[in-house]
Amino acid sequence: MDRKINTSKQSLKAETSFDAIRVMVVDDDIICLSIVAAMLKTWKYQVVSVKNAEDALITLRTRSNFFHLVVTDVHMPKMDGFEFQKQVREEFNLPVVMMSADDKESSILRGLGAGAAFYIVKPVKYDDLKDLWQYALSPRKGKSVVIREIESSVSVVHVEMQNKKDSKKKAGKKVNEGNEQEKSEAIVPRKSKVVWTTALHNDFLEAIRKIGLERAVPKRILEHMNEPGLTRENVASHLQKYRIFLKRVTEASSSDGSSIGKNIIEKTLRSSFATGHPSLVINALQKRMLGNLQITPGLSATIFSNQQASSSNPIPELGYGQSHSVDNSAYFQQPTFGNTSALYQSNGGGTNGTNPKQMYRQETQARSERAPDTMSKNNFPACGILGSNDIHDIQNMGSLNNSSLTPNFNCNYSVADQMGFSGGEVSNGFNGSYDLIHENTGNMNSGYYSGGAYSPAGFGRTNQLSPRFPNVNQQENNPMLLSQQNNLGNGGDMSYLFDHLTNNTTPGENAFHPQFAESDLYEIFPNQQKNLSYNEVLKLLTFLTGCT
DNA sequence: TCTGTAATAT
DNA sequence: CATATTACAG
Repeated sequence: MDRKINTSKQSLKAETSFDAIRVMVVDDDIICLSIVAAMLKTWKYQVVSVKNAEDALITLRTRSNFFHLVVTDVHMPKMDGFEFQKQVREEFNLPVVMMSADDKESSILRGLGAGAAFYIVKPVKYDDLKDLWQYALSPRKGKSVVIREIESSVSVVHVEMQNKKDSKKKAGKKVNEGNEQEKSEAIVPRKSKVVWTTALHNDFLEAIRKIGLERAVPKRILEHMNEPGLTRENVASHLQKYRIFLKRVTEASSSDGSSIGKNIIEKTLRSSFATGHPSLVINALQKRMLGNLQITPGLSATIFSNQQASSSNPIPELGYGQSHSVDNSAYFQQPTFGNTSALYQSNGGGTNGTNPKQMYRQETQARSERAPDTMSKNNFPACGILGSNDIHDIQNMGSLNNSSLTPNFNCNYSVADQMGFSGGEVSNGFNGSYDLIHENTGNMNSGYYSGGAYSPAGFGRTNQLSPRFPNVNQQENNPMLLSQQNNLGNGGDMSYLFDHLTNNTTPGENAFHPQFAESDLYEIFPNQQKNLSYNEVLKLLTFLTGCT
């Protein structure tokens, strides 16, 4: 189907070793996992095997820019391939190849329709994997892929947009663009679209936190973000969006409990800024329950604390998901790996680049090499660990009301929260042991991670995260996540919470309880006896969305 | 030159 | 349609 043989590609590939292509294989069936991994290895891919989707996500978060492609089984116990694929796409924008014994056309179409780059019917045949690199690298339709090596065997993929869309109806203005484009087919830039992945957005927020919201202007944010290839315009755009988001939340908060308010909240929650990050909700709830939140009833106060970046410095945060409809791999772009970068304005910021976040571009621009500066950043850029007392400061969002708005709520959050980074208690679903089959040896390597310490085979140990809510529980046995308990299907955690909220038409007292069972709360907050009232939840959501 | 905002484009 | 890019005024 999708495998049009492109000879030029083939030859290119032949010259290019796959060892630069890092593939994650996910399958609950160890046998299958081993086999596929072995096959891939034979094809010279770099392979990391993971036994289940949950651990796979953990690993991806740990090494967000490490993998080029994910290959996953469809039928898996907890999180199936579809859900996993969706998550991977939204969070990492990585192409996902699905494998399944299910050869029904409907299933295949579902997989591809859901955004899978390719669908392999099991049993996986050796040759099936040979050309996997194409999916790893190419955003398929209408684009050509050029692989070029760069020092240190890191291959960089250059994706050139060849699709000259025939006509733009009303576009009229720019005449000379076409010329430019044709002229400089090789390297030169076309405007590419930055995809604000979770990771990138986290950096954005982290930058704002460091700078302080009032001072957070595009240029400064950009400098702090230290992202190769990112332009001030990109940041400005994102900032604009972010402010609008905050504004919405403010509005929502002012219409406390009314149906209108709920609508706004709904909209806000569904915006990409608040999409799909489980622990986000949980954490907020935790905070709330722990009494950390100080939300004034009228929501007239607050903002971020702009304190030192102590380990517990909170930051406003939001779950940030992708959006955009996706037609399979067409949507996936090659991340800028390693020390590549494409930076127009290299002026202000120092170089960086060892660890580009997941920033994808629709098309690649010229990429120059960049001196990797010390591994100043790791993969958990914004992991301010929240203690239980981080929420305090109230300050004005000066720059925010530059126009009209004066958001006011407590914003305290760690970016990491939403990522499930927070370690044990929050990322419960991810906690546990994992097994990796290291591709080189074929051996199983087992490990254990908890509380954020995680050292997958094949990588060095990654960051250590201290527990976020020390007083909640540090035990090994973490409480079940609400989301788990309730088997949130495709709706996602946000929708879960949201549904509970919106289904509740009685703003009064404890109307919220029925939807939000006490037992649930106890699970999350073993030490809490309190329940959330509807209004509290509203405020919480306000906080949540505003800060997260 | 930069920022914030609105208009466009995808 | 949501979001990214571009244009533009201050």
